[in-house]
Amino acid sequence: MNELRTIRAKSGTNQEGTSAHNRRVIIEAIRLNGPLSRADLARATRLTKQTISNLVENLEVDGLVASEEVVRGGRGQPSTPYRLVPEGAFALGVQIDRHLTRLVAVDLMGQEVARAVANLPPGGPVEGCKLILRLIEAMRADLTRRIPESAHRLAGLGLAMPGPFGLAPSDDETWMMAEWQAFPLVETLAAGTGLATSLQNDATACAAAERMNGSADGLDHAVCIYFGYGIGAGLILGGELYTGSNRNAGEIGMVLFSRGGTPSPLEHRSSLASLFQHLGLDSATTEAYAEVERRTLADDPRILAWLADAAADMRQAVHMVETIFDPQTVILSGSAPEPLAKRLFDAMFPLIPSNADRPGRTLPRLQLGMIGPWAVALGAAAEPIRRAFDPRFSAILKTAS
Amino acid sequence: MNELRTIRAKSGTNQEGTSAHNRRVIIEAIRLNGPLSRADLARATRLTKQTISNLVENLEVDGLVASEEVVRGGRGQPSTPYRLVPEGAFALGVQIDRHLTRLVAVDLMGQEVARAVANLPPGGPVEGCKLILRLIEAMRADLTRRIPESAHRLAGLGLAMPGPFGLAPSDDETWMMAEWQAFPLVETLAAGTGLATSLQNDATACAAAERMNGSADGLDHAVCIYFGYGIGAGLILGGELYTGSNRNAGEIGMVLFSRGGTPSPLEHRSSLASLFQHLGLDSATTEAYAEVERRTLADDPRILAWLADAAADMRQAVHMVETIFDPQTVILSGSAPEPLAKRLFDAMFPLIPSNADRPGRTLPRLQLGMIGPWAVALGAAAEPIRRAFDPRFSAILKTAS
DNA sequence: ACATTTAAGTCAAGAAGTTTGACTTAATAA
DNA sequence: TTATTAAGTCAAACTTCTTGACTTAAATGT
Repeated sequence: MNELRTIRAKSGTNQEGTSAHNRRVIIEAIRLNGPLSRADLARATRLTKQTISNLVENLEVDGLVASEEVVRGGRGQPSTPYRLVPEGAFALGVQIDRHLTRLVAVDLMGQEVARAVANLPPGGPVEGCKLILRLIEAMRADLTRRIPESAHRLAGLGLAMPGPFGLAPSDDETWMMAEWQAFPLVETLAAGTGLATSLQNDATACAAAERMNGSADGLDHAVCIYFGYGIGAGLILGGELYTGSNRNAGEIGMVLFSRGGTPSPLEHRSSLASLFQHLGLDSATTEAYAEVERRTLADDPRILAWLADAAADMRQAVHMVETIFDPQTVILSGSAPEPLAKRLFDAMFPLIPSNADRPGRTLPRLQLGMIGPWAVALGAAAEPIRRAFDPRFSAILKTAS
Repeated sequence: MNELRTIRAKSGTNQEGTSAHNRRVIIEAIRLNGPLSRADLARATRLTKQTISNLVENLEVDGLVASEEVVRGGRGQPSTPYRLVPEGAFALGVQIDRHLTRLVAVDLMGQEVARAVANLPPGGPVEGCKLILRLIEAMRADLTRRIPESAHRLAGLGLAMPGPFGLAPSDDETWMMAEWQAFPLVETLAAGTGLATSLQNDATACAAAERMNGSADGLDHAVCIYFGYGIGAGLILGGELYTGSNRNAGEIGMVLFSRGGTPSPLEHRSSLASLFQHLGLDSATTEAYAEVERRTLADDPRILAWLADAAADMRQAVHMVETIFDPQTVILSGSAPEPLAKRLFDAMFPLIPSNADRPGRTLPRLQLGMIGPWAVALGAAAEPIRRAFDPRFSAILKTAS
């Protein structure tokens, strides 16, 4: 049996995996419920008081949790709630868009602690990565100055850019990031920063942001429709972000829709790109964004006409993801100008009846999530935090030999 | 902190969870790779030889694995491969369809060891459950006679019936199982059999069958399109069956398609129901099924016409699930007559270009899976086996207090 | 006031399970 | 015949969770 055949198998686990899981469970419980006492944690996690005491002590030593004032009010010894320490961990997030890049740093709670934005230089990903590395260095230096311990507490670097990933070079002229797609982005930035680096598409990043701080906090099943230059869906399935076999899951922008005519991809019908085209604006300029915001607030009739069509397609998109994913809720988020997103959201009602119209549902079928230019970068930054601190199957398994 | 507020938290784990996971990992590794030696298992699972030895010994005592002849041929001491023992566990699966019910028993390897079929009596689920319980009793008695140890080795009972579940009573007259939907099926059959009982829709059951023995064996990301009286998708996402927040995920039959006309649900356009209607056959009779098979083999022009339209919609459905789920492969399976399914499959090529056309892919984009009337029942039976023996996140967590 | 009850949290020993390193066994290769 | 390689075992050590008794401290009831 010692031939070179590869054996497909999952990794086993041991006591360290047990402990790692239990630590993560405690952190998640406090994140979701607010400060909890050791007794609360023992009940909620089904672990013993003693185990919780040991783990909480470790977490406190590691600077991830801290005790609050004791709470009196019931019978018995008063309890000591523990809260998360925001400065317990930090992460960086980088959004790479067509013409610019945004960089944010967040803490363990997902709160933004620094931001930066810059235009991407000509010269493609080689020059772009140099710029991004310079921005990261500057931000790390600034953070170290303001929060010295942050230097040792960086959980990782999250990247987000438009998908889909890994396809053969396309002839679609709207696709302007082919160079970036072919570039070894993760490897370059991981090597340049020394940080654990991961890459997602912008819709997935948006879902990560909603899960950390937004409308999807604590939900196990949610679809986050990202409305930006393109359109996609970030998927929270079974409590975790789902990205498919090649990180291209949720690319609903490429689904063919055919409301009364020849089928065409959803994002040719309903996206900022489609609106720019409808208005004859040059999407290569950042002014187009501000122009759309102005005209929206001015009730430009051409925008209203586009809105009616786009809303019809979006209604169908919501119906589709509800039917296919059976989520607890659907969240509309994105990087569109906020007034436009709000009008689109309003114009989507009434929704098409679907399986989601069930007796006894508590969450709205569709809700508005994080909107605005920083949503993707914040989500990119949220991902390393969740990866490092959330209970996950893969966190239990043995990794190194 | 002792108020009655519910605290949301995942369960912690302990050494028993560790061991349970490692046992499952070993079983899955042998299932996927065939017989493996302890040394193979140690390398594949990253556990130590000693740990594997202990676990394998336990599994052998439990009658789940058995050693084979030693293998010579390389240097060093010859290895002793271990295989799964089919008689190590059994499970029952029940398909509840509109007019009849099918019951199968499978072993640890997913092989069928018994089957039964009966028409459902008038009187709705109350009478139907009585019949099903009688069938189950008879099959258990028969199994006990043939394989005495099976009585103590029943992992559970899997049920499958058409979805969607839990909706308000509908006015859709094609929907004939409203009574069954409203009935406490799982509770009744669990109480009547004393077995761990679970319920899925027929498409999910089909995916379970493909995963146990079919085209999806060992795949982490696959979509199984179930073509039967209705149409749905069974989802294998991240290595596990995904059923959504209310077991209604994958109901692609209810997605609105609008190829050149008013939008209508996919299953009104492409399903056995639509074919029966197209042919003017009474779907309430089991003869309709045989009639379709006959006419298909005779190249009935009305079937050929329907096939062309249905194939066009199915192409679009494949495009949709590829784009949304980014699976490794899509499997067409179902309970249609085999000649019809094969012709539909052939008529779906060429597929619509999609994100799945990536350089270097190894699996076909679309393949034919288990076809025929027993696919759903087999999948229903496969589920308790996987639930009891596959590595899963939830299997690690503490359950009882 | 004071005893009782209730609940939070700690202590120390024990139990469950994996790891370690040395050792044994048994085959092929030189 | 010897060296090498690899499978598998043994016993002790290690990590982590559990158990049950105990301590602490507050609210409640008489």
